[in-house]
Amino acid sequence: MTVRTRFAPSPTGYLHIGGVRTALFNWLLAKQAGGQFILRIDDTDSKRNVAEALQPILDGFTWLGIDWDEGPTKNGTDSIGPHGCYFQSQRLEKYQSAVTQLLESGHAYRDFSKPEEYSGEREAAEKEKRDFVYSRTWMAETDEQAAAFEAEGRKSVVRLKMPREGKCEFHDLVRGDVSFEWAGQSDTVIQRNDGSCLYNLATVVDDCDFEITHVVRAVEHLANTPRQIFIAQSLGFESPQFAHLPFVAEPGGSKKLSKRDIEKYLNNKDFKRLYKSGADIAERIGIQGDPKTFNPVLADFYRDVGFLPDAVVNYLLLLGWSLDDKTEEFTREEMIEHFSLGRVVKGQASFDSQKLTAVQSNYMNRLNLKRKVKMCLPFLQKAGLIPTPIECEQQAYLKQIIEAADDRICMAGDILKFDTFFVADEDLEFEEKPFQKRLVKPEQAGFLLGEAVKLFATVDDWMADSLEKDLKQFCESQGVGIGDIIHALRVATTGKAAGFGMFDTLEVLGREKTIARIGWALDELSDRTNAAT
RNA sequence: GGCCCAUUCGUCUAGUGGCAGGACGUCAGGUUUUCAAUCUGAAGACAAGAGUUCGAUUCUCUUAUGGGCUACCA
Repeated sequence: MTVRTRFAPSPTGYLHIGGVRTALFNWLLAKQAGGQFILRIDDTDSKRNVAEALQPILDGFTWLGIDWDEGPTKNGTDSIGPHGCYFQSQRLEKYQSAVTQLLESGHAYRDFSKPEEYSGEREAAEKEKRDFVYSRTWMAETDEQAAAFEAEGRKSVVRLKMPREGKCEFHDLVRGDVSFEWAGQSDTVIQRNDGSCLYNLATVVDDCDFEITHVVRAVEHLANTPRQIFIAQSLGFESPQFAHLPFVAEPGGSKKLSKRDIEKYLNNKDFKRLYKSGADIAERIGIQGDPKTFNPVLADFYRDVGFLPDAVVNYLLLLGWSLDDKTEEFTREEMIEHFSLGRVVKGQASFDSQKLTAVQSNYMNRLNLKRKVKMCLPFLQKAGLIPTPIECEQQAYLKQIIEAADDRICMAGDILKFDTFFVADEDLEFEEKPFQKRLVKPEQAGFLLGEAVKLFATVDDWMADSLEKDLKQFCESQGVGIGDIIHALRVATTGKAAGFGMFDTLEVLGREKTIARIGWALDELSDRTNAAT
């Protein structure tokens, strides 16, 4: 049997990180078995522009390397695959004929209750603390009954006529044997008065039609499973195997991670930090950083700030699944080889941005220089710090910077922290506090920098190693510690208090820029001291 | 309210009828020109109660807590 799994997003305009994990598990299961992973678009309820709202989702999966064998085309305007159309909105006849079949076989009925009548019964049951079972007072099973209700001006929906005896038992690939009393299952509406069909019906019809063998989805659907099994049985379909995954919980909490509560998550220190570093990058490259549309709950966020898709996927794999007591890192091939539903945990797993960042950092550090450069370059170009296309000379310069920055670049957008290397010497801005602390306050800073310029002008070899030697010698001759000059030098040449190694910095900048920048810094310094006196 | 599900360090997890292991994070110390990084070390968990048992984190029951469904949402 070919394994066929599916993920069924609604076109909402964004790809939720919890959804990505569900899709990933489906994808892994299919890949492992040499089967197919299908994308089905649940757009029955959609009033918005589907193509537009679908695109970010398709782009997200494409970026993550979670490819689908059947489903919409990459631009979302058409379908590709042997089952025709993978958009629910265009499969309405299929649902209609299923409804007709269920009505004819007596597994569903037309219900003429008014909404308040139905909910009245439910509330009464709740008040009496008993299980709610619909009285079926307004059920019409014959045309005469229906006509009589219609004469009263009532409108009908189609409800499932659920069994009221026995149990629904099924085996869940994650949770083991599960059982529900049939009597506890309400007569779910499957078709509205306007003819549109509802989720429970549509999903069963589609899963059968697309020959889905494994339905892997979040646990909130566990309680829907009995009615879906009932629909499948009534229609004469074989039910797929079910696997219900624990949901991804909010940072530091146990509630389901939701896009809506983003404001609340921003109270979480770690989540906020990740958002903040992302938003800083976004601002520099002209992306709207509004937390409503740009935040770490959405897959886009990670692409936009320069995460590696492999890192995101690796982190998500470990959220609710593990291979053993040690293995943390998996290539795609290893994931596909080792994944199993049996090792999915049952409890919810909360989203931890620190761990995700740590995984990303490891992946980034292992990247070779060439790939790092390739990842970082677009950020500098979008920020207007490097022209497109890049000149050869600048390519080499960038390479040097990234090499010197070493593991200080966690996400590719972090390269913007080193923007100081890309501005013209005369435009270099000195951060106020460090300038005060390292240049204004220490009395000899100006003098030492002036002497250093003389030194720099004459050294033979402009390489980090020899610069270090030269500068240490210089300090000795001046009778000062290296710390006395290095801080001032850093602020003078980069404008900032922190950066990568001082001698690497000098080497990267080169003699000319180093001397020029110190010159500008000394100018600034004397301006201030003059103003003060 | 009813039904169903879950619960191991702060977080993600491993594991077993007999010493609870790893990762991220945290803390302390070393190294260091800043920031990182790195090295060494430390702290840190079986939700509670009862039962079965020589022995229970592990099996059973009860409670608590969290969550889901109970929609003319998906």
